Amino acid sequence: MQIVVAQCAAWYTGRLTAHLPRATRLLLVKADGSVLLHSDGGSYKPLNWMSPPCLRTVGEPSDEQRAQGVTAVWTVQHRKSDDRLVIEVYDVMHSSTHDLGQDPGLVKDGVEAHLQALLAEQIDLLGPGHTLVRREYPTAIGPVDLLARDPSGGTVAIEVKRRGDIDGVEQLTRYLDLLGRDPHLTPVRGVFAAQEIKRQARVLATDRNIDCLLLDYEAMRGADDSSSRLF
Amino acid sequence: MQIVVAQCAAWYTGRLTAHLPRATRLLLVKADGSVLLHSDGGSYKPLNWMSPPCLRTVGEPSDEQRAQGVTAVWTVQHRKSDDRLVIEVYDVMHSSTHDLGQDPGLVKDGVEAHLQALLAEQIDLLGPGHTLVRREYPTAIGPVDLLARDPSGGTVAIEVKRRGDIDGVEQLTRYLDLLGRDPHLTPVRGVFAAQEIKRQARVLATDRNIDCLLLDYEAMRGADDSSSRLF
DNA sequence: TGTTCAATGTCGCAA
DNA sequence: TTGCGACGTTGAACA
Repeated sequence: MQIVVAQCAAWYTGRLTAHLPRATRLLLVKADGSVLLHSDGGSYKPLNWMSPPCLRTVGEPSDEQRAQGVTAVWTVQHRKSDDRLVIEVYDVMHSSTHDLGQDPGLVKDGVEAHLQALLAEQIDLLGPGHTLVRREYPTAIGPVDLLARDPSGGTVAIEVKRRGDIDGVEQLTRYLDLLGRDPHLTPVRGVFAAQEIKRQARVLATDRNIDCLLLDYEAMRGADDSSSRLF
Repeated sequence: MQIVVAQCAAWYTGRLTAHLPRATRLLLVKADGSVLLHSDGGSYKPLNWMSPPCLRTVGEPSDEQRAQGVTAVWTVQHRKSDDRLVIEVYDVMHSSTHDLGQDPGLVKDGVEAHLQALLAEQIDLLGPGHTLVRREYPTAIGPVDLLARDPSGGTVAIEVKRRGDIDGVEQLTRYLDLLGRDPHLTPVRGVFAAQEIKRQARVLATDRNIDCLLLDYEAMRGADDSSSRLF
């Protein structure tokens, strides 16, 4: 990895056209040739970048560029598209190269799949007497997250999200339309289950007679004895 | 901006729980206190990070940590949530600090707003005899991108997307339901316009009698004489 | 390899 | 501040 701190200006052309005026920034060149331009603020997203696979070539400035103070011109060309990033490098305040080696990568815990698994195990959170039919119940337009039966023998289709948004309600509505036509399943009821449900999603769900179920991840995880610490 | 290359291990708790095993990485501390952990590959997304506003405190390792080779422990705590990133720093290969100053920021060109503006100017792409009523036509559930009249006096509601997905069709459907109730506008027809339309979106649109219009951005831009180069 | 869907998404705009 | 949609989204799972 090459680390450079320098004044620079950049031009990107590809999905869009964008320009970065001259300023002091951090330029990173990773081992795979990808390049990131970072400012001293903002979030983790660079001001500009080129994703791998790509090739960086370092060229000499033109006479005009040299007169402006440009010391090098980097051209970073994507290998599979015509995306291109051109960087004019001016005064270099720092430059160093380091061998970082392979990274073991991130270990995650606590995503939507886990919520779905926990609710499948604790299906009575829907109310006493519910039983699980199956997870990922297949339909023509995609799998329903959870399918259950309520105590009266009716079917319950459950959409599980970490954050319940209006899109999720639309999705569940399409499933309900479809499942409601199957005489083996009717009557079919919908439950929209999420750690957090947006106001508009709740309004839309209520309007469509879909129940909302707020999931407490920590509590569900605590109730689940098989869910021991991963690290 | 502080630039550190060092062996490190990290733990994140917040929306999820994640761990990064010991390895050599680039650690960036920006002026606002935010921290990025980058490996020597992948895309622009760091392996782990903390977004501003946050506070980084540098602490001494415990005896046990010191025995393992830890030279410092960084705790990065978000100011508004309980998101926290803890980093054990081992051998430091490089460390330097630089003042980058304020960044003038990115200048963009070519996004959805531009597509919408171009189609507004070239509304006869819908067919001869169409006239624009207005852009961002307001309704109770949000603004319709473009509203036009066709030669027979009927209304056309147009949803403009860069990439036409099923969500956009759902959105347009909601607008059409609403607009269709206004006697001043009926009959109302829908047009789904995008640079690229996904197969499923096209199927859904056709099923709902919504026309699809594929937009050629370069051609539209070429036809527009006011659209000179910005830089 | 291509498609679909979630994301510690992030970012920008408008109400 | 919050809501909402786009993004050069990125990333992972699955067909």
